[in-house]
Amino acid sequence: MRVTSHDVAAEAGVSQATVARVFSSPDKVALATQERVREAAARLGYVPNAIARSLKSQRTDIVGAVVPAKSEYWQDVLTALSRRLAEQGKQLLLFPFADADHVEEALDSVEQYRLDGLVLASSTIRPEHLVRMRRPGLRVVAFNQPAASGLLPLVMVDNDAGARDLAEHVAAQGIGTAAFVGTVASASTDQIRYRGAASALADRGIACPYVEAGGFSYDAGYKAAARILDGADRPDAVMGGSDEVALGLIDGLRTGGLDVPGDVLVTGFDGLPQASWAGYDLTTLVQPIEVLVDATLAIIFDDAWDAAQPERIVPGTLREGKTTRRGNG
Amino acid sequence: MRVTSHDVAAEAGVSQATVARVFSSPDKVALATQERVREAAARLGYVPNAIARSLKSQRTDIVGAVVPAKSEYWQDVLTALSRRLAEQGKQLLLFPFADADHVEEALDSVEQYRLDGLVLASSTIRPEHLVRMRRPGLRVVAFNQPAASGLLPLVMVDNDAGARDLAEHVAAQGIGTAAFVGTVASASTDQIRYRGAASALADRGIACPYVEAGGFSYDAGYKAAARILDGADRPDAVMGGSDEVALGLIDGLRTGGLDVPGDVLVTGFDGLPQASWAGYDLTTLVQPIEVLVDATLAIIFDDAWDAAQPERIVPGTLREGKTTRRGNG
DNA sequence: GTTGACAGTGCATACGTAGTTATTTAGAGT
DNA sequence: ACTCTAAATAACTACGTATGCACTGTCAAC
Repeated sequence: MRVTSHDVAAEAGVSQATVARVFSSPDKVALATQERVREAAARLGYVPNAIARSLKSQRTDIVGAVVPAKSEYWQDVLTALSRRLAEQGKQLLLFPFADADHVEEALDSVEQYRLDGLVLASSTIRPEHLVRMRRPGLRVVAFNQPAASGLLPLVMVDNDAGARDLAEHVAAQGIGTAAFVGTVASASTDQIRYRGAASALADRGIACPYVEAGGFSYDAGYKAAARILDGADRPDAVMGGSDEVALGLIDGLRTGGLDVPGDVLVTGFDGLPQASWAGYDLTTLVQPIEVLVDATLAIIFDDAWDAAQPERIVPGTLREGKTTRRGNG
Repeated sequence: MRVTSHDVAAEAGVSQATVARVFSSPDKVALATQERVREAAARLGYVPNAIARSLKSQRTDIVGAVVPAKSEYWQDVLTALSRRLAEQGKQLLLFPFADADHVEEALDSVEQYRLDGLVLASSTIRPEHLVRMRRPGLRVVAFNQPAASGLLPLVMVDNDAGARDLAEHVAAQGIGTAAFVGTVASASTDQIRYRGAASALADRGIACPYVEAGGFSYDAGYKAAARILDGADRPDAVMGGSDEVALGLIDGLRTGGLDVPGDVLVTGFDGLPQASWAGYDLTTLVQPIEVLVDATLAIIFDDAWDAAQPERIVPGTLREGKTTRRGNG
């Protein structure tokens, strides 16, 4: 029932090969012939079959992305990624996973499709999974995942410098004590961000204990706020390991009767749209998502792809919101 | 270089056909043979080629989704959709579009891939685009898109009943005046929600003018708040056309010096995670996304798919937050 | 007028699998 | 021992396209 290039060829009075060329390398076909073929195609409603093309050409024009199912941050990344890909006539195949346990299943699926490239996101993918993806013919790039360093090509924001910037900004507000509320302690981003912040604060004589929220979500942050409130000495500033956690923190602290930023300063990390919402106006480190995505695709589609493992570390930008603006100087 | 079923067949001492059967219909192969084939496959690192399978079987095991690139609501839908698909061993191919103008390009791409099904989301897809997607072999379902009624199989939340529920709830709080801040007036969901709310309020003698935010975003809502504040008579309640707009409204009203819910009640529509955040705690109509997604997939994978155009309208649930809870009864 | 270069096109084939048909094998019944 | 049936496997082909190779014709150069 389906219209194939053969049908079009018959209709236009040319060979199937010519029809194929019209749609894939038009410069090799005489203009008059092209015209005739396109007309015939339009008349029959012919649409090239991407599946067959992929089988023959060994290119799918599809890039896969393995990402956590629930996370505000990754949504923005996916949006940017898919837009860029669409501009190049490529598509995005999604492999979301709910738990870390399901990563494996997602990777199983990945292998079946002969993807042109694969973006491995989420800091919860374990190194053994990462290495497994290093197979000939598949171009994998780790995205914002410090743990992949040395194992895979890697693109990430400068977590260390970003955390330091935030810490220095907070310190400049004249605080005496601080705390860092991380997401999940085993996440490599978390560790780097904490170390960066703690080290910058230590340089100024400010101690910064680590508190684990136990998740990447708003809820985790909200609950962590209670632990801050219950603690013996309340910090003057709380640095969130991510924006989502920080937003939860803010609401948790406010629910506990504290004023943000009056009583406690709060910072985040990522630069989510929600962080800019007037209700929060969070001071955070904005990740240049477009730049990160472009760098990722540049690596994937680099003609000179090889075993070399480029690492692109891109600086973020400090966004100063009112959550670190003290009432009076 | 790549390992094919032929290689595995040679290694295991069977025919290629047997190898294929081991991976697609194992019940037709003797257990001992299966064992041998699987071992050979593992030894060689064989992974079935989904592209070739698709070409032969005329099934891709891929479902496409055409969605707006930027929208909090669709993120949740995509998450639910991809999870359900993954459970069935199927994948989700994403066709996001930035502007309504780019819908066409997305649809062009869709046609090339012989998808098992297609979910058309977004109320901004125009009817002519909808109809274009009705082609033999492609199972399209419109998702939350009233305008598709009669044109395509359709799954949506009961916008009318939901809007009425919200309106009645608000009216029960004893308000005198109200306003509805829609998203984009031409969106079919917007129209139905407004008519439902206005009609329910009219039954109780409450007028409800329509205000267009001009977008689906937080920003659109935030800006629309200014128009409410500038208006001659300030309404006692503002009903947002979506949660995202409602959240912007809340912050906009609060920035303008009003107390929510003290001075103005606010409602949303959708049931976003953010609506439950403590800082907002928005009264809204929660869409049963899992149910909607299940219904959508049920239609797509129904053995008895035909020209019949089933319509599934699923009721939502009123979530009562503090944005409609008056300080003192 | 011969040659060479080259654009344009057709022919044939291969990509890796699934399903159809044909063939072999094993098992059971008498 | 023989046939009959069912199960298991092999042989083969088609899915729809891209591309190397061969072929034709046009045109410029000498």
